[in-house]
Amino acid sequence: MSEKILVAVAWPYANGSIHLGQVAGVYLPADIFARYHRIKGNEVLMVSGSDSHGTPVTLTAEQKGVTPEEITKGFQDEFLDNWKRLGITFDLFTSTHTDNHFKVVQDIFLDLLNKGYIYKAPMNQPFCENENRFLADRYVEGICPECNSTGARGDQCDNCGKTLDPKDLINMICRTCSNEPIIKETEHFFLKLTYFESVLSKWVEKQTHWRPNVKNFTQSFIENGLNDRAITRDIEWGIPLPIDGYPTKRIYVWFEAVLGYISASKQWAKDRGEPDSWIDFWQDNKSKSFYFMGKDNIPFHSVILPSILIGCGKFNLPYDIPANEYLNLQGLKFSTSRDWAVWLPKYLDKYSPDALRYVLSASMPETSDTDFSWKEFVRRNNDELVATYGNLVNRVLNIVNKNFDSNIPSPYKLDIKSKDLLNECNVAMIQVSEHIESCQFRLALQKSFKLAQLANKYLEHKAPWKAVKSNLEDAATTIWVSLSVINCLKILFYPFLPHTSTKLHSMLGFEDDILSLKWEWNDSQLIPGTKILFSGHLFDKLDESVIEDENMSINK
RNA sequence: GGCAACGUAGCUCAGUGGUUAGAGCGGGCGCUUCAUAAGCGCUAGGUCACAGGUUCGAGUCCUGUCGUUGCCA
Repeated sequence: MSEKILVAVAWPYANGSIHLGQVAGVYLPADIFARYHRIKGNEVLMVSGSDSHGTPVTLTAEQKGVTPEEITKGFQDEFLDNWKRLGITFDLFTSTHTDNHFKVVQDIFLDLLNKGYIYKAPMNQPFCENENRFLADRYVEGICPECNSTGARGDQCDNCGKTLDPKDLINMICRTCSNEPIIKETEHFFLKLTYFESVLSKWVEKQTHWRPNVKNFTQSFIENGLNDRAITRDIEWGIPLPIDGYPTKRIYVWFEAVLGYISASKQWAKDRGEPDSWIDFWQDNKSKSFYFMGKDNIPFHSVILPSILIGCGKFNLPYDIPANEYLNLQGLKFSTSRDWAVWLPKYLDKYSPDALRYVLSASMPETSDTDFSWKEFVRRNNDELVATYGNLVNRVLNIVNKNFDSNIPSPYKLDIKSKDLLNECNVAMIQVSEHIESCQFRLALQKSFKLAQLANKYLEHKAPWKAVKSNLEDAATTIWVSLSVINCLKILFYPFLPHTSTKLHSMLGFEDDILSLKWEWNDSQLIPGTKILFSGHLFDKLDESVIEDENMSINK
């Protein structure tokens, strides 16, 4: 029976390129999950988009002397191009700067305001009298009260890493005009998180299928006490309030960005000409939603978004929040500001998408931080992907070409080893399926890989390259079994290596779309006599010089 | 300073109180040569950071110490 699966993916800030840490922790696991459910025949809606608002975007725009629109448009185009090349298959990747999103957010704001879950209260903020505006945390700087270094921002000191409150900065100045701001009272709207505390707590308690890190983090976050949080700011870039009298205020990003999942779902439904079809994914209690993100985003999805959804009263709460830990780069955390990163567009210009998908899947930070290094990348590509899987396909297809006139041979009597191996395919289909459904992607990949190793062992034992000279029927059987296993590997690896599996699908003589196979395998899918279209290696081996070259470029 | 997480083979990482702690890669020895010098077998390599404690039994639970990292003040 077909299920409805919402795959909600964290929204990247539209002020910089995507790096490999984000791919490994967010976009790749989401895509593997979505592809698996699609090929299984479930109805999937996978949405995300650029987070267009927020101070990082306005700051970048001001530094470059362009408008926020120009910045976000440029990165939106780059993201879309990157998803296409890496094979990240969003049903819709939109942005938060659309009329549709504005309306969805404003409607929800009004709904919560009318119900009393949003209220108005005064608060103190830095204000620049010279520019006549309130200053966001990142717009002020001064001397850090902790380490006395200059240039500390209102939210954080880059030198000692401490998070700060703007009012504690010594000799605070406005970053754009260098005047000394005053602290001035202003009115803001607050989300009444305190109201949701007990209902959230009970809900989280019941989520036994959540990852321990996500559940523990959320529980201690709630136990430490929730505070009502201001959801408006005195800024120009962002979504205006849907009520009269506050023309200079905007809805703050952390309130509106998480609602992008709803607005994107509505937009997707509208675009396909069935404007109500999004409701199935949000209000039908048989549908399930999965939210993919890095660990820094957990409270926004396990506390704040659920509070808003409960307040609205009609939406499904997240079913699972498979947040990942971090992928580090050669021992150190990825850092955009220090340019310690491997950027996705640069990667895609030089190397293959499936090589990256394999390496990052194999070292996905599911349970703890993991490490990416170019040495490890080349090693996994050459010693695992090429040597075990690529070479298996290559050696079998070579034998078919040379000895069977490029046709799939007919099997004769299956011996016990052959039957065992074919049975392992069935086992793998079930195991990999279970692991992906429970978001254990690394384990799923390992199980698939194990089958490729078993196939290599089988070939070694059967030695069809000898049998073709002495016992052609046995050689034909061995090759037919091997091709059947490769046909199984094609399906198992599809969520992880879609480009490769698609290529392999046509190499094995299929003319239909690989998705039409469903997540089903049996040994009668290959028809003896079908022409094999051997079109070269599945994967390219990388030269060791890649390691040094790439290390030079990140250490520059 | 407070809180939390982590510390397992040369490397990257699994490990649910229960045989003799595992995998992949790398190392050593051998076999094979259809294949992208790929494949297969065998093998070496661990005081599970350290010290206590609970338990019939601890890599796993508790306390402390050291180290690494993150979050918060």
